Amino acid sequence: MTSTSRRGHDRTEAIMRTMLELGRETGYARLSIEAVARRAGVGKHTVYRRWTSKGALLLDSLLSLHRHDLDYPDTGDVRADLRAQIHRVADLMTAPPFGPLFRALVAEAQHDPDVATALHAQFTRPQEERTVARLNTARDRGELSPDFDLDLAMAILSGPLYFRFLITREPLTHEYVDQVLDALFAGMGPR
Amino acid sequence: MTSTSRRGHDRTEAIMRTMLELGRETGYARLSIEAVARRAGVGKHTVYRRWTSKGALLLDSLLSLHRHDLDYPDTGDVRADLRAQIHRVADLMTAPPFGPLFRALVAEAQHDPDVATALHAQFTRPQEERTVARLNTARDRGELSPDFDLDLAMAILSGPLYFRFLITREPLTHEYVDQVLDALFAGMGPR
DNA sequence: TCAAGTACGGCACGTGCCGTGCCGATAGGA
DNA sequence: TCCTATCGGCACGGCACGTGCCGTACTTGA
Repeated sequence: MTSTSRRGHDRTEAIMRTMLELGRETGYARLSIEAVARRAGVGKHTVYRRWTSKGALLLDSLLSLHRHDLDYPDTGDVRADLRAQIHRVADLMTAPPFGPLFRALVAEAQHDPDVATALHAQFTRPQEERTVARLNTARDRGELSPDFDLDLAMAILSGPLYFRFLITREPLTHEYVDQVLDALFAGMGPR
Repeated sequence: MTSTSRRGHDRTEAIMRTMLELGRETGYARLSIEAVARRAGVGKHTVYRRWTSKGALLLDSLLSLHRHDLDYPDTGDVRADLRAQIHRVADLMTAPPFGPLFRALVAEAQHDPDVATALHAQFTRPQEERTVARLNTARDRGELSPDFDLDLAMAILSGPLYFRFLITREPLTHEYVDQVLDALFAGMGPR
């Protein structure tokens, strides 16, 4: 009927669902493809036929979680829009199962170039582009300094978030996000 | 003679050296403790007796590389001192074998709490503290806004660096570091 | 509707590494 | 010199890898 058969689609869904389940229970590091296949009641080939690595399966399972769009609001106030958007991202990265799963995926990407490429293309870059686009709109309206590099602004917003998430492992509070935003807009030089 | 015997010390050194060698050749992901022991001409117990995990060995081997201190200069100009210091860190993170090894270690820390704790205690936190201490000195001298949170400033300096290093994987150029510094000091608001 | 083709679950295989136990050899300190 | 901790070497059971094969179930198109 559909381009991919009903049965095939069901298998794909079942495997990704099992991946998420088992991830929560066992911990995302100690997962084996073998265990996922066993739990899902599926042959190992059925997994290997669809994904080339554990990381690829991890990424797809992750993406299947947040089908709700992460498009920016545009209320006319950049700062408020950025704030609302980054709060949403911080909440997403905090809450299980997304948080721990995402952490594991970033780790996986560090030693698997294919996963790194896919993660960047399907998650990180779109997010970056939405941020830069919203900033661009704001600059056109005169809300921002005209000579400020918007890619850099994006990095200054994202960087400290990832830094907390991956390095210091402190909670990604709204307060922290607000501090970063304030600093970015206010600057640090002497008054 | 010493608290740890001569022989023991030699073994420790040999294992860490082999870890670094094999890391460069084989890739830091595909390393096995078994292979390290074999190459080093050492029994597996001799490794396991010293380190509880591959990540712990990775960390120690890494730390043995940069015994040169990373203390900040203090020329009286914070901005210049930060610039010089972060350039050094960026260079360190870029060049093999430190760069790829460090990447692998951060990945390891994402799913091994012990490694995460040790990495933070022995590498990340000291680096943070040195930065904050240097900023603190500068603030006392009136070089910085008195109400700016220095931990936040540190995060805004480190975050974008890690973001590039781990997420976008673009090169950590001096130019990029300078941009971040400029932005932090100048701010982004309309003129 | 039915034949051809494909995807499937189950099973087994060889390989590599894990972490541990046991051995006899070795070397350093009392 | 002797005593003891550490050593290298070897072997083990266990697990997961990725692949092959077999017989079955489903899908598709003539």
